[in-house]
Amino acid sequence: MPEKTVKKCPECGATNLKVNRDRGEVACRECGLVLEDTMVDFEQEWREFDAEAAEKKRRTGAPMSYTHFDQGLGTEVGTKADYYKLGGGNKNKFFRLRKWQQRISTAIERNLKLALSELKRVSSYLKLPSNVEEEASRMYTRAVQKNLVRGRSMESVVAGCVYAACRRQGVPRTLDEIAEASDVEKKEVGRTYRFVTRELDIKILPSNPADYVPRFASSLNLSAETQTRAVEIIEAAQRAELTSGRGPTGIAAAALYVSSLINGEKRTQREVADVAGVTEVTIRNRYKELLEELGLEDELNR
DNA sequence: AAGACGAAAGTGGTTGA
DNA sequence: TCAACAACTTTCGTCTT
Repeated sequence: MPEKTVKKCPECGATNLKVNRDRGEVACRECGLVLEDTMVDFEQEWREFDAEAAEKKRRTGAPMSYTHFDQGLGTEVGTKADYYKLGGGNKNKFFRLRKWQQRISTAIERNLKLALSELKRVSSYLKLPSNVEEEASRMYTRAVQKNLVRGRSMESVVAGCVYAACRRQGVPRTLDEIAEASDVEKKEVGRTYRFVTRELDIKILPSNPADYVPRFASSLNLSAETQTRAVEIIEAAQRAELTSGRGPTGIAAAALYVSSLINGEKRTQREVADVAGVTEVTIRNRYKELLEELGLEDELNR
């Protein structure tokens, strides 16, 4: 096993890292960021001489995943068969443990089961990549463990987790889209999103307008060149400090609008506004700033 | 007639006393 | 807890193509 050199989480600075050999990952215990997921151990560090040893040492099974309520690793306190192996004194203990197990199951796990299927529904509706779904599931699991769902609807917490996971994975969806997919009010999604990220101490970088470009562009049937141009415009705008404090969707929309004009694939302000979920007015304001500050007028008059 | 433009008032959320 | 505030929206009248 090669020594790992990573000692600190680049995301939150925590040194509290967890090596998970079964999944080949090094993950941060604080924020769940996976630092290293290509760690592969080709060696077999044990040998099996007989069936019993093999049983103990083999560690393969169904893949572990946070999208299952128990991470795919079910554990049950045994049933009748085990019961007969126990001596008298242990019988009470046995029942006590079973009872506990059932209580825990009914409370946390049932909630998780339900919530994670809701989460699956939402993320497939939004066609989210699996890494986002994974991360959202992980967040939700932590939220349940910290009792954050109490007093909030399960759906809204799921929605908040999905939104946060999207942001963290650089595939942002707008609050509107999440709200529509999860049937939770936009306001509520935003509120639980802020609550959950604060309570779980999850750091979210301000979303980059450029992350929205590919999706908006494809909704508008814009060419790859126009897309690239839009991203360049956004980068220039960021250098000119035109982006801070502004809604990222508005910036992305305006950049796309300008680049569609430059590349002769004109879309109306209304069309762009609709897919970006902003108004024409916002596009106009951003658009005006872009032209003034970046000197793009020359390119338009050609 | 449709699209672009801009002024003005309204909305929801953040911030700082 | 409240008021000030910035960003964004809604609405609407006017100009341009």
